[in-house]
Amino acid sequence: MEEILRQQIEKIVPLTDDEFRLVLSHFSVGNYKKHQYIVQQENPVPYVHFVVKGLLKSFYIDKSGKSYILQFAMEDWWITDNQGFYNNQNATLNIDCLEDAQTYYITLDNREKLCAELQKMEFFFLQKMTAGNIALQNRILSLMSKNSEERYIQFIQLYPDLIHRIPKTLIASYLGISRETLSRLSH
Amino acid sequence: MEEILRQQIEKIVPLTDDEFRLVLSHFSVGNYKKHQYIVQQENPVPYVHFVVKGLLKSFYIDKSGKSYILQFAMEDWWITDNQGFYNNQNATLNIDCLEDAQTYYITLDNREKLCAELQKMEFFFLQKMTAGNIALQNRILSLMSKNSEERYIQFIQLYPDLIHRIPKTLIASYLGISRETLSRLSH
DNA sequence: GATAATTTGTGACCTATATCACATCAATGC
DNA sequence: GCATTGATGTGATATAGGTCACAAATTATC
Repeated sequence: MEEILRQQIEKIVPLTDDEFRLVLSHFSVGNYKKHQYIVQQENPVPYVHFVVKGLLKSFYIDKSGKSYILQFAMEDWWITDNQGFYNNQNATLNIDCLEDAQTYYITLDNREKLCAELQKMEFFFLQKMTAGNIALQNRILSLMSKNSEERYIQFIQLYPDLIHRIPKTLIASYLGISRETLSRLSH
Repeated sequence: MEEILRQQIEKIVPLTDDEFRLVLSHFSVGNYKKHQYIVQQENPVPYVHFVVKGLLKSFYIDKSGKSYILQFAMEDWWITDNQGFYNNQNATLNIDCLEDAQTYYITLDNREKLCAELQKMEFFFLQKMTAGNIALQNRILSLMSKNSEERYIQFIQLYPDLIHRIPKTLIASYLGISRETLSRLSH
């Protein structure tokens, strides 16, 4: 399990065994059941999670009760409510498990300590955040410039693994279309 | 002019005069005319720009020729094509000036050198990137959960300064709606 | 200051997608 | 193994917003 985290980091910065032990010592391990919430709207957001097993989603619920999926996270992905976590605010998002899951999670304090002790980790987080930015910008352009079918096709190309693990209903919610419309596309 | 950059950085990390001189030595100054392109689709993206004067926009043009505005940038904002700049790829976006503009710009190499020489600048860039992520996620949720009118009202609240500097046509393009629809909302 | 270019408003019409309503089928929990 | 809950498909209908077309008003440019 640790290996997934190590490989994820080493894709960007090489680590000695000692360094990786140091990294690991700042994380904790969490086990969660399908349907379990790990972040809830209006509550604090103490951790970022690195998923080593399972599948989660983050989503926003508007006043009328409709929900919109911001992100899925499976093995080798990071997930949290950024706004809550980085600004020490209460969550505007929910995160729950679509499958039983295991994560390595870290507090903001520990992340800062880790970066202070091991400079290259700050570079790692910066690289990750940058890649995240690029992905989000592309998603915005996709929402603005593509129709439902094009967005669905793009989703399949980007995340072929997810298609078989996630009900269409949720994919629709991620793409910003109704489940009926997605159903009518599906062939 | 330098002061704008210094204040921008010092909102996040304090700097001595010497440190700021070091920072500044890694930037160059650019002056651009209204309508001038500083990044063009299919071309390299050598710089990130920090705007000290004027107003720019970044936008994507799809195959059918329609254009979609990803970002405006006025004084105290950063702008580039992230994908091109950070991955050393050719631009997928265009950036041009809506008004005569002046920027401090920096290459990726210089940014990395600067971070190596002055650790706290890496923290600064990480904070900026994080704030950017949060803003982008909110924009995605806004595109998915709000209708045209709600998005327009939100834009006015978020960027009251921009309303008077930017034609409605362009605001429509930023919001992902047609200029006619925005016109019909406007009162 | 005249000419050109851009921006804005508005009508008529069209279409992609949402919504509502059922029916079926699959999965999950006790 | 039965009962509940969730997933999917599909028809009928409604609607927000797009597109096209033109005119008026405003702003740039030489």
